[in-house]
Amino acid sequence: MDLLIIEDDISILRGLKDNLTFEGYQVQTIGDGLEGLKMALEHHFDLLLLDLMLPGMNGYEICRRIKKEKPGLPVIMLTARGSEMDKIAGLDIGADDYLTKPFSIPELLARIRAVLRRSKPEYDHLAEFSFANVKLDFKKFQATVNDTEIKLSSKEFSIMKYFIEHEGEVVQREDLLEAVWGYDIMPDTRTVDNSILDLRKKLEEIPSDPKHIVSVRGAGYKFNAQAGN
Amino acid sequence: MDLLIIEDDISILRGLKDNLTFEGYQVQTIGDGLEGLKMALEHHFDLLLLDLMLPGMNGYEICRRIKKEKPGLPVIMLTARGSEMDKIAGLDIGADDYLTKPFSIPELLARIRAVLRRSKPEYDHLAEFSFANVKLDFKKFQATVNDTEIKLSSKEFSIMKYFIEHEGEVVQREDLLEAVWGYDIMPDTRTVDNSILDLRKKLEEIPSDPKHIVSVRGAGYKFNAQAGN
DNA sequence: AATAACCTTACTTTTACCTTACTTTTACAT
DNA sequence: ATGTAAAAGTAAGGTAAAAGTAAGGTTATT
Repeated sequence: MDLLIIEDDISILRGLKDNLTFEGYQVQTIGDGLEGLKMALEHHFDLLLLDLMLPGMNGYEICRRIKKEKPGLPVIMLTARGSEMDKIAGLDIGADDYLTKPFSIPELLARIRAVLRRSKPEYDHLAEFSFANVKLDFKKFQATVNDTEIKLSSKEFSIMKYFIEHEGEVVQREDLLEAVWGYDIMPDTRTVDNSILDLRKKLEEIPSDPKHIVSVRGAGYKFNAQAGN
Repeated sequence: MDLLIIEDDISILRGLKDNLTFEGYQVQTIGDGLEGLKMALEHHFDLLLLDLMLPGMNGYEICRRIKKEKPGLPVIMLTARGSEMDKIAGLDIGADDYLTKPFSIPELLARIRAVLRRSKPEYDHLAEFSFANVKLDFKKFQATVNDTEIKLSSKEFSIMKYFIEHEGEVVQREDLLEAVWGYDIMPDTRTVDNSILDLRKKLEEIPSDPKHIVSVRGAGYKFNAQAGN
């Protein structure tokens, strides 16, 4: 997840960047409003943390412009208590959330997670997926094979989600480890293989001769919604 | 639409009532804070207009109590400029919107419409909900199991409301924290689990083998109106 | 003062899943 | 072809993480 922070107060900036980096976010920072706007528009970010009082261009104007050019980019405003708040509350500047200084890091993190969670309609595309006699519902965490319910663990759902997002492509074990397990690299164990084994047992007609979750020797695995290839 | 105005300044009150009545709202008014609170709690209203400075009990306290007992009732605060504003903005009193005096009637009307629009859907849909032998009345904050009244706390109602709005879907602990507790994040305690425990004790036939409020390991909880799935 | 609501802490139970170890298959070099 | 090394398949047991649960403490409410 790539975050951009536009904030001119060095000490706040430092604290924010350290904490967010520690949480695993990729963080870019910039102190000037106009340059910040440019950067936000020209590069990809998943979230923007935006101070209201800035040199160059104020946060209010930046937010307005962002929402006009890149409505999909979520923005969290950082404001001082009191009168600044009014503007934000009173005027419809389109920010997704805001925090009043001083704020606690846990609260900031919670709001970031919440905003990111909300701004994910891709999740909805994937709410349901079917192949062969298998039906997967990622919202309900429900799976059926031939209309009979099958229990999949949340990790197994997670793997299937990744497969579906990369349907037809070869995905390396390492990709799966990163996407499903996080970066906690487990060197060279059969963890992934075992999960695949379980999935095949549950979803394939003949687990030992899989038609959809096939392995590509020397490379990884490949998911095909249609049997064949 | 029934509105309640709690405001002690007679001239303001008169103006408000006339204008709102003219717009087609049913308007009740009351000048004392404590009595206003009582009235708001004991009768049905769709919206509360609440002055901050009041005899009997100040608006801040009233709002807090309302939001605790009747979280679904929208509140618009009326405040004087300046320092009063800070309190509202700074403290999390849970008001849905606020206006600073003097305000224009068109603005007031716009904000009333906006607040009603926002708060309408769930409030009405969810007036009542039944599943198994459980009946929940979110307007009266009443719950019965096998037609026997059961006491649910407002937090518990709030959780059930969220569950019902997301029936069948897996909701993460964090979703619940955000929706029910707000962002006063409690890092990683068993608060949510304990609330679930309490709910199951009250609503499930066999609390240790829940049929409706089920947990999804590694993901969160899921509410099913029908047992099974 | 008593009651209730609620959060935390700490302990117990459950189970998903990770590791280990062994077997089978495949690619390819001889 | 055929041997062999690497890759993938597979089973099973131990374990740590997640959920269940109870009890105590704090604060608000009567």
